[in-house]
Amino acid sequence: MELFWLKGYNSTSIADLLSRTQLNSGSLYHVFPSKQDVLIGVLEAYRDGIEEMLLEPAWGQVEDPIEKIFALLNGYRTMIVESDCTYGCPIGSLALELHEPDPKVRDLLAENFQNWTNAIERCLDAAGKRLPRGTDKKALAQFVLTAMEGGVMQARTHLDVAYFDRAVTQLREHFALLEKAATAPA
Amino acid sequence: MELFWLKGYNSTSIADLLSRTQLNSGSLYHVFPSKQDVLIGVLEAYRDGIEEMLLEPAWGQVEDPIEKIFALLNGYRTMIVESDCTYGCPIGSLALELHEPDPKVRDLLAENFQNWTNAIERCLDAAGKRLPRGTDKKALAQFVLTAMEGGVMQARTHLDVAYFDRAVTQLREHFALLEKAATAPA
DNA sequence: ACGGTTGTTGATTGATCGTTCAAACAAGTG
DNA sequence: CACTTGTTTGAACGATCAATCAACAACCGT
Repeated sequence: MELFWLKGYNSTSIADLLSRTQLNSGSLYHVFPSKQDVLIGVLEAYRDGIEEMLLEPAWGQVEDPIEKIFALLNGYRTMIVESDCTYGCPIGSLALELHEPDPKVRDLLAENFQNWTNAIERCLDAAGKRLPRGTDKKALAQFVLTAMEGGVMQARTHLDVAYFDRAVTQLREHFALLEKAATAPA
Repeated sequence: MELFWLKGYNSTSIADLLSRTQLNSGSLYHVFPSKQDVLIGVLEAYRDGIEEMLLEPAWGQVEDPIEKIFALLNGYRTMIVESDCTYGCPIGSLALELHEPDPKVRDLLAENFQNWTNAIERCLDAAGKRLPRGTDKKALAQFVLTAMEGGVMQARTHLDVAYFDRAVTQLREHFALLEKAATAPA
């Protein structure tokens, strides 16, 4: 039921959902009081399923904490390619699409982002002394999300993964500089 | 006529446009064959007006090419604050909102991004030797856009400019590292 | 067998959307 | 003044949307 939000967004009609789910309008409205509650349900499922749905698949055998970050980004790359550059992070798309979101919806979007950056931050913590002392790991984790979302956006607009790849390359460069700065501090 | 796309997005109804512009449906359709052509008109105006509308206001007295970049980002910051974190780059919002855009529309979005990154790239060129030799300036310019769009997205989702500020801070850190690497090469 | 609860059905509703068009109007031209 | 040309008007249309609801089926304990 969650996957339908990937291809379409909030403007996917109820009728679309019905045909996809083989349901009738009445049944759907028996479970969800309104269309927005469907969205809330999906966002909650996303929030609670990030570990199994997103992180574990991407991190299969990767051990190095910093490589985990780029393995996750590579997972997005795969989705971009497989969707012919149509893919957009569902959370990011919704965040920009809904201009006056219900507080509950906005909170859920924020929670989804938070979970994501928290996962990155854990990687950064695990990287320990490879990063310079005093590094703001929370800010850096958010910066990774920033790079991902911006890269996805540009790749989709130009219909060219290379835009995403360049964003990742730049981020790698940033990490390389950080790691170098960590070894040669003063 | 262009400003209406800032507060609303593509899902602003024709009726909204009519009441805002004091026009009648007939008059509008006399000028624009369809709603999409209105969008195209706005995107073209954006594309052609980036210099006067965006760059010049932000760059008033700033001379330093790298500071120009951050002056531009600070312009976005102002808009975020003034709109109570409701602001979203119109191009970015549209890029993620339109899932199956008309080729013409998509091209215009891409052109708008291109103009923006080209302007940044000119700053990077002007920065000359302050950046390490061999720096991919095109990729770096796109990375600045990436940071901006991602920062805007997160600020809006969390309703907190601090998320944008942190993205900018991280980008500054990146530039600082690059400048340091430029002076101490081998 | 039966009343009660729960879940399902799909036609229907009213609102809103983008778009159209015949008629009215304005402005020139000879 | 008549006539042509171009613009404006706003009611109306069909499509589609989210949401409703009376009727109906399936299951339960008793």
